Amino acid sequence: MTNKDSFFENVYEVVRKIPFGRVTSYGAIAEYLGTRGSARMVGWAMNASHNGLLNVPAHRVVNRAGLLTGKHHFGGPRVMQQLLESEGIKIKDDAVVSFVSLFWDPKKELA
DNA sequence: TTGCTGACCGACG
DNA sequence: CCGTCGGCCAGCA
Repeated sequence: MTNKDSFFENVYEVVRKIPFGRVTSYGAIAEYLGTRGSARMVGWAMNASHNGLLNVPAHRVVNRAGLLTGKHHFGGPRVMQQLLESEGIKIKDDAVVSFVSLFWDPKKELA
């Protein structure tokens, strides 16, 4: 909020606020930002988060179906799953188990 | 500058 | 059930 009000910074900010052991979806973040249609940009922002200096737990962000769609972008298809499992989140068939229960809605929790 | 692409989502046929 | 299309924004050739 101080600097760089770019879309990316906005996304990072929300993603960083995701509690431990929780997950959210691209669409939810986009919707929270007021750009429901730009869910793609959320994923794109995650791609930029690869810069290395950002504390963005992108592994907590999955698609609407709870599928680990971006697992390949973590440097390996297993990294994302392992990270989630290390937080107590169970993964089955590349999907988050009890996704609905673990789902963290920014526009609901942050509102 | 134009145009394509991208870790999505929802709607339509 | 499955394929296709539109929409949104930003980065890159």
